[in-house]
Amino acid sequence: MNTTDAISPLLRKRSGPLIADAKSLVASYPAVPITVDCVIFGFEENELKVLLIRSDLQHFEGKWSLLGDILKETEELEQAAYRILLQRTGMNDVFLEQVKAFGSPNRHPGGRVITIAYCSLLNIKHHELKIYDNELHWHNVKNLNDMAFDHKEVVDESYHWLQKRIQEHPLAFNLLPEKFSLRELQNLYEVILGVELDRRNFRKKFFSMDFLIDLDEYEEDVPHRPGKLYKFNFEKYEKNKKKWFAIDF
Amino acid sequence: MNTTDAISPLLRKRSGPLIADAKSLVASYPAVPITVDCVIFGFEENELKVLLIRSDLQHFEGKWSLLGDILKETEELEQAAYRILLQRTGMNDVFLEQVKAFGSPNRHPGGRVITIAYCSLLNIKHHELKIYDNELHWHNVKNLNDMAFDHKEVVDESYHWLQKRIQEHPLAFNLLPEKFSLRELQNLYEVILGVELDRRNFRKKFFSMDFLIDLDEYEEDVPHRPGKLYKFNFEKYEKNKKKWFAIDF
DNA sequence: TTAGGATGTGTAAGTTTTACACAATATTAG
DNA sequence: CTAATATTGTGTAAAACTTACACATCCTAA
Repeated sequence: MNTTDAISPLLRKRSGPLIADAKSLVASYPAVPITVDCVIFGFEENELKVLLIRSDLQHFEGKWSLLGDILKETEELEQAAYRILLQRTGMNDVFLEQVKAFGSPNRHPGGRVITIAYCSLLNIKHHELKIYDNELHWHNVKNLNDMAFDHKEVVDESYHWLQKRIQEHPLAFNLLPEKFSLRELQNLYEVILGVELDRRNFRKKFFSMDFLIDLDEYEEDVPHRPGKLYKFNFEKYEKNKKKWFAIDF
Repeated sequence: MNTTDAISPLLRKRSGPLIADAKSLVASYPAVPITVDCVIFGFEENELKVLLIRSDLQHFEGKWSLLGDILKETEELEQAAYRILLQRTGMNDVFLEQVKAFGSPNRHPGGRVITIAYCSLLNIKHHELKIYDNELHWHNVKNLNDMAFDHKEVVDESYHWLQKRIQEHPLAFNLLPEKFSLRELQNLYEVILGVELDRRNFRKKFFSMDFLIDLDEYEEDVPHRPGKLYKFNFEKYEKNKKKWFAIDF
């Protein structure tokens, strides 16, 4: 095979002089609609949930879909993700990170649309939904099936991303009230990682990391011996960030 | 703020009936040209390099840029990455993985272009470049500055991605000849991770992982005592993949 | 023959991880 | 008010892993 022959015409131009008119060049490129989808994981009553709406395409009638929208012309990708979340849910105090782009040519029934997935993790109780359009609701991650588009795949990859992420960054603290018990913290790791952890070892680990502030207060209204309450020491964490490259249960 | 008012017109449609004509919907979306850029890291003579070409835009005259091209209409993202690599370099036996999408509105001087970066790691000696258009060459990762577009940022993020990746997957074996010495393997980890490792501990670690096959052969033509040669046991690795979730030096 | 340079190897100390059980404290039901 | 139940809080020993470290071996080249 003569590989030189295969070079794209767009790139071939280089054999001539440099391209002066970048604008015309870009204008000549084929273009694809871009959406940004938000995969918002939430924790409530010991279950990991994800925020979904009902698809508005007849083609996917009745199926669930992620919160997404078209990227605006002059918008940063990340900015679009925050906008979408705000518009759909009313939330504005959530930290989003890019997971990856999904671009199979046939993932959208209306023609090619590439989507870029952003992910977050939050405490459902502390982030009240203010908008319920399109049946917006929290859906248990375990019971997902048959979503619209390739959204099942997007959720699965995001979940996997999250599991790794939570072992390197104290994302989990976003999920808890400011004051929390160690049991709550442990539940959270168990649910997200899908494993059971030893209580004593879990405590040992977190105390040794030294990011918990003992509040000398106790849970109330629990039907058993109340646990001690702690809060997360964000300042200390920021200073010692480097060490956090592995939680490893 | 009345957040309901802020919902995008495209999404508002849902308050009516389901959308039957997905094609018209997608056709009505604004679209953005998409490129795929390949960040190909190569290892040679104890240095980590990255494959670059000279930018063909006057706007970036003289600056280096990644190997990229426009995404074709019906092409998978990943497929585009493989195509670009083949067309630019003649290589076809390289494993590529997506790093992330870069989409700042002004990253391209000709208008908005979103790029999706794919990354790989290979052995320069074993992947001869067959095409040298646009001054294609291997560039030391340490001496990068002032690249075209946001390609410096793309390379930096890809490098960071690679450093994490190599600790979880035996990517590094792609960089070595089929038969390699432990010194070669160690150099490679040292260069990519940017640290010095203890020879005895390094050996212990790799032997304990049990993915090296002792070939009972020795290096030749080295100006010192020759080291033993090994090869990587890919089958065994595939079977025990799960355990590989941390190399951790 | 020797000097130089890189390979190959073991062990002890320190650290981290794992497994495991019982007393203390609150609530609830009787 | 007592007993039953549920959950918190705590320590230790064994095992696994990580780290630091030095010397004899083997080959080349002078």
